[in-house]
Amino acid sequence: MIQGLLKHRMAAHWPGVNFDILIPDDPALGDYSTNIAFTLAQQQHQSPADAAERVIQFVKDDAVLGPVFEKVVFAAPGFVNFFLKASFLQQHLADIYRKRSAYGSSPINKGKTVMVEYTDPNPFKQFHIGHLMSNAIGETIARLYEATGAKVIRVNWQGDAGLHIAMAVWGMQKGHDYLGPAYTFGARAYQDNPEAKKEIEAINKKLYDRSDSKLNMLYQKGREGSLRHFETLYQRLGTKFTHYFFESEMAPRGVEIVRQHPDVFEASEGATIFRGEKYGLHTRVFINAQGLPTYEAKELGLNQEKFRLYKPDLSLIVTGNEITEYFKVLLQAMQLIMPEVASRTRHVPHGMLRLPSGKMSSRTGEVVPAEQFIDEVKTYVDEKLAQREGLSTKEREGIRESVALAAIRYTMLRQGIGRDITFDVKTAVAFEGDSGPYLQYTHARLSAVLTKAGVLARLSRYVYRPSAHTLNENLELRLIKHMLDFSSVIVRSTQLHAPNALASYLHGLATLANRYYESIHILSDEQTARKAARLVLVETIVAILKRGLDLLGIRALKRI
RNA sequence: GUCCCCGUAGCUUAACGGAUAAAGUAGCAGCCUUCGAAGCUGUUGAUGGGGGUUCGAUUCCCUCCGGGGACACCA
Repeated sequence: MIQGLLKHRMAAHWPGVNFDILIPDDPALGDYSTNIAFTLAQQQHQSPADAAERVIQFVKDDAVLGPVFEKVVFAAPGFVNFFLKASFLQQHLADIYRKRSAYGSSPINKGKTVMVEYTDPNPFKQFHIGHLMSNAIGETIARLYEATGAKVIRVNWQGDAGLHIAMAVWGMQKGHDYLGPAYTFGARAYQDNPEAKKEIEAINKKLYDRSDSKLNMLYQKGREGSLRHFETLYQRLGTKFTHYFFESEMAPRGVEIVRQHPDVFEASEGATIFRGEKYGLHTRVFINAQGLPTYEAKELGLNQEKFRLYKPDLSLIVTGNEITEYFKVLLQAMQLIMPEVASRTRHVPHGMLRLPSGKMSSRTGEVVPAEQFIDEVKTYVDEKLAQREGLSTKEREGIRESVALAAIRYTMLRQGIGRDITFDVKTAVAFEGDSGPYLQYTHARLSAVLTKAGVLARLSRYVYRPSAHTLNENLELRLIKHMLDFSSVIVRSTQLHAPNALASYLHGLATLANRYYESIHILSDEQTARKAARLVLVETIVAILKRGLDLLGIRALKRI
């Protein structure tokens, strides 16, 4: 919040100058810091120290910024460091406390409609841990946009048409179950058995023009069953989609778009293709030699339809990064056909969830189904919780799912989304340190103080007077300062599509809070005013932890 | 072969071009008669190699080495 204010006031005073407001790693260097003097020095041909002096003067004289800082100092080789006044922090706690349930919200995306496409499992195929990853990342990005004021449309795009479906239906004909096994069986046969390959291609054609009622029935059964199954998972994961798009519905539209643009596409070996080489990319087939649309063509239809229905200002597509190159080609083609759509569409690739045994692939059948995975983690959680004293069997039952999901989600969100995660079930889902359960634990531990404080906790908001309270210990001020930065972290996480920035912030808050918790004893304090002020502080921390966890899709528990 | 992404403590990861490269974990040494020890304190330990741009490079450029991905009718 102060960060934004500094940036704003200084940018207004030095228009066009490029600079940043940083938060030094070492708190001894200040609460905030700026590098603007380096740039000013270069432009004005003076020393950084002299430029810094001008910056210091400006901030000190500024009616808004001046009173906020205890000191503003030059630091070699050219930084200007800002130290907040303790009294400012103390007074600000009251403000944070008042807004605590919505604290951190920022209006930067107010009035905008943002569409987020994520999860995207395919009917007839396994919902595996890769989809879990897409779901965790997409859901958090959606929530971040909501926290910054946008109206968010959650979208799920599902492949209920195409060759993979034909493979699955062929597998169903051979007696295999539609929730995965039929597809795996069909896919293997397609590769190994030329006879089967022909049959599957024939089925693909028939399904496309819906000419065979027996096949249609099999298809219908598998499709409905798959979708029902996915819905139970979304419920478990806490995702509610606004709109479901299906390939089967977008196929005709896609074909039409391709046919309408002979200037963009060309015929080659019986297929209709896009020559990506002209743009430093590669060629992709949009309509195959059988006249059927590929994924590429369907996606043209999809993106057009997205904008026709919802007119988003920004349309995000969250998928695994193995299709990054594919997306460049698609976006290039879109740029030529529907530039207004293409310019507002962005691909947000995430890394793969890797297992020690190698890449997960739904083609080789080496998938780890999401449910099996969650349940496995849950078993591990159970063992941990059983060692915990004072937690009844019933309480344990109630939270194991939340703890398991917290562990999984946090593991996926705590690092940069573009990078692969090597997932070892034993070690990746940690319960100590930088983990989801650690944050849940901190939340519960602090909540317990409030519960034990009883009436006083509820009354503390009335007792609390910022001008009179006695919060001045170093950790207390650092905690308030940390909370002050919450909204800028949310803004940064949103703009960079970096949930890990938020995760790391929350871990920092929890660490400070735990350190604080261990350094003083709140409830036994005989100075009522100080005790009340500390309870306000704790209640504020709890609220922000809860809010941050909610953005990450993690349940804040009172007992764990 | 061409294009894209990635190489940071033993391991898993941070760092909008900024200061002494930050955490977790593992290791070592400590802290429970007080609000929840899944915690806290201390400690050992790192930018793949070589050039360049810059006041300043983990970050940008070139090159080499190593890993992953994509590259015509799958998604």
